[in-house]
Amino acid sequence: MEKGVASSKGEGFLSRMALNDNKAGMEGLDRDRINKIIMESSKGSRFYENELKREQQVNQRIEKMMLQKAQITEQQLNKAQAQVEQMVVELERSRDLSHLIVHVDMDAFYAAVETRDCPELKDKPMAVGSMSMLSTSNYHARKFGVRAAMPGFIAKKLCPNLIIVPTNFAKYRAVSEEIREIFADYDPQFQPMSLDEAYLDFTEHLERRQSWPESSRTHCFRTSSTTKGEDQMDVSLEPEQSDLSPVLFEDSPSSSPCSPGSEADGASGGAFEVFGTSVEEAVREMRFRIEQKTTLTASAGIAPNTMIAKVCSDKNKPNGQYRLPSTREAVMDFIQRLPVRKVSGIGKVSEKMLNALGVGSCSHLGQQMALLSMLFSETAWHHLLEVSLGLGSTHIQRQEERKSMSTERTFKELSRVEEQFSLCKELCEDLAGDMKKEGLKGKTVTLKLKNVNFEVKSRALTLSYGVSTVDEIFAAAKDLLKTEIDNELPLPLRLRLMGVRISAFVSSDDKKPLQRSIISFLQQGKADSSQGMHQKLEKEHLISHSSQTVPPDSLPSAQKCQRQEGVTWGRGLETGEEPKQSFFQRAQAKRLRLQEENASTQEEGHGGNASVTTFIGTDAEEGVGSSTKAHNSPCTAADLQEKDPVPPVEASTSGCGRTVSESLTCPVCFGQVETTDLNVFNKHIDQCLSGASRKPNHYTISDTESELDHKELCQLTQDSDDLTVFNRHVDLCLNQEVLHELRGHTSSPINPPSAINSKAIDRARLLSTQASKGKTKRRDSPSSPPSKKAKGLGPHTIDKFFR
DNA sequence: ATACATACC
DNA sequence: TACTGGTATGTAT
Repeated sequence: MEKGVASSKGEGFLSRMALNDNKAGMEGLDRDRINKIIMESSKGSRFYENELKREQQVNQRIEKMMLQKAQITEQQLNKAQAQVEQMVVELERSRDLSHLIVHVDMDAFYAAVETRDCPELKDKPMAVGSMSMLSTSNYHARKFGVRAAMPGFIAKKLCPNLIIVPTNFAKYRAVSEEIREIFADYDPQFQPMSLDEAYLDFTEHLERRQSWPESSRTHCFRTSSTTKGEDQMDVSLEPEQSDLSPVLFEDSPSSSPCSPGSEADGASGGAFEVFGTSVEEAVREMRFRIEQKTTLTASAGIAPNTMIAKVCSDKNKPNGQYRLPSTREAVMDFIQRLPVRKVSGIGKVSEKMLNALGVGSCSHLGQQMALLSMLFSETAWHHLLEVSLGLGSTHIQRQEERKSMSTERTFKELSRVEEQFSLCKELCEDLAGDMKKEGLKGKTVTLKLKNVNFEVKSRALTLSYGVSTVDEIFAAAKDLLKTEIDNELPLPLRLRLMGVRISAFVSSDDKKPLQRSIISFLQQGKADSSQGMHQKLEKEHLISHSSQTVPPDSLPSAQKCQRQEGVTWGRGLETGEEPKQSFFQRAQAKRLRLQEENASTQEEGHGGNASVTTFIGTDAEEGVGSSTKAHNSPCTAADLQEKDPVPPVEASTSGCGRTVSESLTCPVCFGQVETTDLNVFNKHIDQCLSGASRKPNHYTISDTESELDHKELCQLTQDSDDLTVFNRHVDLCLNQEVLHELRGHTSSPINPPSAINSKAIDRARLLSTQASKGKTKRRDSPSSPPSKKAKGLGPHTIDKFFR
């Protein structure tokens, strides 16, 4: 039976489950004993069975790959080799050693924070998380094999004295902000990867640093207090000049000089320390300041690109740093011995596949490139090639726009339909709340399900318009859920996790003026006098898009750089970060201020991002495995079923994709439609559109009394002395595509009113075309050639070469 | 576009 | 008492 792929590593058991001693703090421990315990704790569980299954899938992939490999001819290989070599030449040409990239990483972050705040823990093995899952562990615990992403109950078996402290994200976030303030002093554009980690480009700082007087490179030891520190923030507010002026933390003499950095160098009892002008010194200074400010230590890697810097920061892990000189020799030499698994982007599976091909280190990578280029996808082998040459991103860029937002929850088995629906609703509520915070709308709703056997499934639905409200999201999600439930009948879905995600955001680019205008237009309450209405229309007329008239939350204004400073979990040691809110704005705002030449001492809440500072809230809602209890949501299955007999997704949603007050303004007849039911509203619009010119007169609008005369309104509009107002009206009547959007793609063709000049029609057409083609995806600018993207080795690519 | 897998923190 | 949550990306269909 099964054999073959056992490969070099071939332990009998799951490589998926075995201890990952890849990282710092794990050297020289009893691997076998630990693995035995891990296995014994897991064997027979549903989780284990699923892991087994997945491992076999991977093995099959590998076997397939080996088959492909066996069929490769010498000739093909030679050809591939030539191609690779050509590529190498190009990549070499693009090699850029001129940047000093730094990767900073706090040591056992969460654990360190908890220990700082509870010194009792100092000498004990401890971890942060819960019995179900750990985010990180301290170095003491690591000696027992306790590590991040390990369930607490197994950790307890490995280390019975282990103390497990619950996570407190609010605290980590606060500390994170503190260190980010320091980061910003060295690179205002730094890129945070999580609460405790960031990439910085030190190049510019170093140039400036050369001319700095010693006083600017002098930093004091703190006295002792742990909890202060919020006071001297202002230092970093100063631009240029005093920018990094010696942060004389406390002028009071230190009565108890807290232990100086363990970095041997001249850090003894003095009240301050002078740092040199080299990168090493600058980075050491940064780490020093971090420690002084937070009592926590960080490690750093210095290298010509991010890929290597990342590896380097791990090299002297607790409280250390490592610099790789910016020469090709140093880089190549460093790379040679590097195990592929150390490279960010190469995980368990990729490692295993590479190992199966005899590739364990990056030197092998280089030697086998021709082969790899035939067995892996283009993106995958390109990435591998770059890795093998020691290439990586050489310029740090700020956070890009987010691409999705999701919420998921794990719980004890949930099999009852009503509970499943109400849970779904809850998730949608959460998600809608998050979407609102960032003013986002997305077109694709994805439902994620994991059954009690850990099998994961996702079902998606893409709408023709962006959604963001609970009702809209839930309309789609419950539909997806219902389908899955029905599919499984008569058996119930036995769920252990459910999640809802929104993606395919409608970007600000996509929101064409016309659409925006309509949206804002639709939102005007009937309070608007027609006078005011005209003014508004005037203001936002087509070309001029005064966003002023658009309700703030309809624009994805603060869309960037928010949230998503991921959590740290998993492969790394410390890991885990907080999902929900964006706590990053303040730092961001500050960074922006820093960059502004004319640092006018404005007050806080100004300019772009600053205003977002308001939210937050949340006290860690219990990360892991919390919600095992029943949900008292008011939403019952019966509710759900009854609520809308109409096709659920299109029902109760609309193009303007948001909850509207109580009355909507018809874009055709300008009448107020007093309803929140968008179906009703849509119907009204349909009527206006199809019958407008023929049967003028009275439209009984929806459920309430409101009646309006279309002709009258048109007249009113025409009477306006502003022609654009009239044009606008015509446009609205004509713009089929936009209205189509608005109605959620159920519209029927429009009969354009007869008496309309053709120019107007053309213009309307043009506009609608523009509106719909705004979908240009802007991929990354092809700037720095070795981009950090393109990770992951697709296995199946194998097929593509031979078939 | 959808589904699934891999990866990172 | 039993193995997370959030995001991005790649691959296949």
